[in-house]
Amino acid sequence: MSINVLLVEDDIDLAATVVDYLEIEDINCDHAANGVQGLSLIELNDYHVILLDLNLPRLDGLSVCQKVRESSNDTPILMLTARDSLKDKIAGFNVGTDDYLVKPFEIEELLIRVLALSKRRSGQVSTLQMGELVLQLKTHSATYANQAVKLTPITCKLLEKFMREASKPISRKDLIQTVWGEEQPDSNSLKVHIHHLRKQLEKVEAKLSIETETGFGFALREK
Amino acid sequence: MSINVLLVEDDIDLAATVVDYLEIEDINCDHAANGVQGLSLIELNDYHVILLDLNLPRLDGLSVCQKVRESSNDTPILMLTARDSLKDKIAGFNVGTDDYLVKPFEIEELLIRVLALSKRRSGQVSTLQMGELVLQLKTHSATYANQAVKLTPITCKLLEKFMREASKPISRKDLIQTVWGEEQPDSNSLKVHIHHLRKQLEKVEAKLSIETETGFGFALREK
DNA sequence: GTTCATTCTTAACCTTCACTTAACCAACAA
DNA sequence: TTGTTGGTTAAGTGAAGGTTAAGAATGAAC
Repeated sequence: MSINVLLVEDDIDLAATVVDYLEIEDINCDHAANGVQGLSLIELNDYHVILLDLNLPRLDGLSVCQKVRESSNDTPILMLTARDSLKDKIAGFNVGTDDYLVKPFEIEELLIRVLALSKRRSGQVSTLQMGELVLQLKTHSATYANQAVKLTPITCKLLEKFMREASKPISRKDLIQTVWGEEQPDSNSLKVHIHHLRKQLEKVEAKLSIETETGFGFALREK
Repeated sequence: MSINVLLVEDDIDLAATVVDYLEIEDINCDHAANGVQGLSLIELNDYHVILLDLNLPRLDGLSVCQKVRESSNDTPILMLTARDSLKDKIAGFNVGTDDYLVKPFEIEELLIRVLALSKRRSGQVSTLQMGELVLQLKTHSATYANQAVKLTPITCKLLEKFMREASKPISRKDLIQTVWGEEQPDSNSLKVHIHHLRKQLEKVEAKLSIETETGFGFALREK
């Protein structure tokens, strides 16, 4: 299976060079010339790696990256930047960049980074399964024994975390971290969402339930 | 919680510089001067990131990396290399490197890469073991011969202390200190919790028991 | 812009559970 | 006997967790 990447870059000449070079290496490379177009392509397709210029018309790279992560898409992102300041790089990593490259870069350099990043998430699965419960990551939808399980963005993130840790207890702190990241709500939001998720599992009479580990957190287990 | 990294590097001057700089940033940095020593430290401790020189006495960086991955340890590894050839880098990524840096590098550069890699770190498991009893620290859960042992926050702390001291007697004072810290309860709480923990060990018919050292404290021992 | 639906946060209230406490036993030594 | 040390049990309390509903925020449809 060949690698599929997206390049978001407004310099048309540079873009053409990159696209051509990657094609030679049997890497398919789509191209978007601005941030907005980039985002819609990312929503539409499933890329292995996203190459993102920092300075973009319409929507800058950092914002694009932020929006991608907000939609709980964890495709590896390689930031391309003309600047070389520590501040920019740290800002990049804070919004969820995986790596960066300072322009002008050697095209071979780009190649190995793309190869490395595409491998990193190669263990990526688009569906998670536990008994009869199936979570489709791409479409944010879940089914139990072929009945739909209704998920909101937050309950979906929770369910994903639970299924990735399969039966293991997860601390409240971890759960809050995976749902909200840094900006955490002040109050008892988590327990409300856990409650919603439990309700949905009950509704389909799932043989799975979210058990409480008092004083620690929760675990999704077979009954 | 501060970051804990290991630097495997034979150039003592460089090593000292790196260690000092990282300490300033509140990152604890252990140092090994050759590959063999590096490997044993990796086995012994739980690092967030490993910084690995490519040219090392006794066992080169690539081999160290390979061995680490073979022992299914997925700590992020940052390769430090004097060479800049595409071949070396690809070789690095093939044996499981996560990133690399070409010498001479800016120390700030190293810092942001360490920060980025430490974030990426996947759920490392730290477990304590004694006979068939296994305590999973991250999930606050224990099993004996694969049966779950039910733990409350306090019995979990007690069990952790007992297993860390493996068979050694621990004074009441020590136990109370590890569970409650400064604000200690007035009464006989400790013996109640010890009792609960004993009950749980009995329930799974563990070949371990908490023995009383009269006038001193307790010890967890094989029967 | 307004309206509507959906989702998230917040807060109030209720329930459950772990922890503390204290009382009572058992073993043993003085 | 009595005092000391440790073990067992159970009740009460407070904190942690569960439930519900109202209102704020968001975003799509018009």
